[in-house]
Amino acid sequence: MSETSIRVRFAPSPTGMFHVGGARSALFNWALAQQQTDGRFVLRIEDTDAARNRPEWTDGIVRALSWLGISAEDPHFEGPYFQSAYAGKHRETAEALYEAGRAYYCDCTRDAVVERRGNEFRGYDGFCRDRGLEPGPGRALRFRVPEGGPTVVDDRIRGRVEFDHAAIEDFVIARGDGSPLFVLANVVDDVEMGVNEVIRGEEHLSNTPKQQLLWEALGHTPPVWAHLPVIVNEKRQKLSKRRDKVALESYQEEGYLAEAMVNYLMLLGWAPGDDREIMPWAQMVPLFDIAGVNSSSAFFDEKKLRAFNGEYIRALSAEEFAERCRPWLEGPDAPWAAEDYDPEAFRAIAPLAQSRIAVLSEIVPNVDFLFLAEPVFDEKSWNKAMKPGIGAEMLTAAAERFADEKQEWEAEALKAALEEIGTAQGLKLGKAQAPVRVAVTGRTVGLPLFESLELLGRERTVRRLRAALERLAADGAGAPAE
RNA sequence: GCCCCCAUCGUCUAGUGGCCUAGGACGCCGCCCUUUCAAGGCGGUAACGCCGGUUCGAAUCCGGUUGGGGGUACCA
Repeated sequence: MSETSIRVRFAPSPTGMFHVGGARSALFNWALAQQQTDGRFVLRIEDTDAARNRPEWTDGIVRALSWLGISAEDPHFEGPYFQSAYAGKHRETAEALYEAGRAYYCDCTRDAVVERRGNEFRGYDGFCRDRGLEPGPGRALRFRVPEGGPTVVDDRIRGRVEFDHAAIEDFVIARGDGSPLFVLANVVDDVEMGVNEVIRGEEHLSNTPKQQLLWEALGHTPPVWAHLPVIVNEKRQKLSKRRDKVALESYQEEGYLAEAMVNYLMLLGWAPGDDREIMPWAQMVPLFDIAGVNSSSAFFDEKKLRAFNGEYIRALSAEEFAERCRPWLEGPDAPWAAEDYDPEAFRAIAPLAQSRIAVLSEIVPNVDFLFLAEPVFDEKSWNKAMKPGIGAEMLTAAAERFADEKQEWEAEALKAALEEIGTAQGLKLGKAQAPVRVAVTGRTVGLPLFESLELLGRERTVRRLRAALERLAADGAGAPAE
């Protein structure tokens, strides 16, 4: 058996988005290439449209793949190649097909075809098949689909798929201006690059017989095909850039780890066989089997992705976790001033946050109270915690106790102190800590309180307790007592 | 309309004629742990679309049906 030479193609896009479906295709291809010592993963940028030819768009593709672990650092990676560089070969091939009688020129407009066919468009009618038109401006080149028999596509995921030639119109392979179409350029490039395996989305299944016909007309053996089921949204429709969150970059920005994304994507349509799901890439590669991929469409379930991401985050070492959080803490989007950020304090509190966040960006609301001059008050939290008879009483007692230099400033001691204050008010610790938590961090939920206070320090803690008390007094002045 | 694909818990899947009283994971619910929230532990909820065959036996094979989806460009 020959070595796998698979090709992955991406069209550059002005939005710069890299679709998660494309990511999954790339990953499946990558796994297959890595399975074999000389397996090639050929990246081709399909930029035939002059309008699509912008280097920065290509960078986005390369960067996205690289994030997933697919890059030239690995010897299986080849490219990127640019389709536009092969335009000459495409035209040559188109002409050769015409010379050989496998294609003919056609000057029909779509309207003319529709008119001939009575009402609506149902494919080209073969009007120019035998008119013997010479090449000329405005004349498209159509492939002459053989009359008899079906073309059988042997798909590694779906098995035999038959397409009757009667149902395949004589498709255009070069435009009136001579420029080649995707269907032709693709085949020519694949022949040129020695591609013998093509794994792509199901949306390409219907033009596969056309491409296979082209391969044969060119005197080559078609590659082995595999058409992946589409990835769908909750409404079971193909993920669309307009409606759905499909950009790999947006997941990256939210703080999904590449490892988790890769793991999740690999499991969309495929399973290792045992009951394991969380599995590093290196272990998946030898197990991956394209024939074992499910043929039905798969829903992209962000909830499950989140769960995977949480697992991966928790598996990180403390140092690694802190390191991975840096972009959200030290980047331009951090809500505090750079000089107020204290990496030392973050390192101390990070382990407490690690099991509490599922995506990295969530680190910010968990630790912002440490770096902001004032906590960000969540109104609901405030109203819930500052109930009459609890709020002011707890805050007053805590402020007084904490301000006392005799109060040891250490988590355990602070806990004991607050517990004592709570008991005096007839409150369990769970209730007693709430007003303090909200006064200091702004929210009812968050990191363990006493460690947080220890890190915040006596001065800032007491100041916040008093500030909350003042606000309470101001709010309560006009409010009816219950 | 025409061509093609698909069909197991809400979701991702295991399952390739008996091991299935259908397994795992996410989600959801409950309990435990607990300073809030997580994490963790324990338990629970929930599926073979339908109708016919084939067979001693069908989630697994065949036909039909219904329902989804993809494609139908001088786009890629």
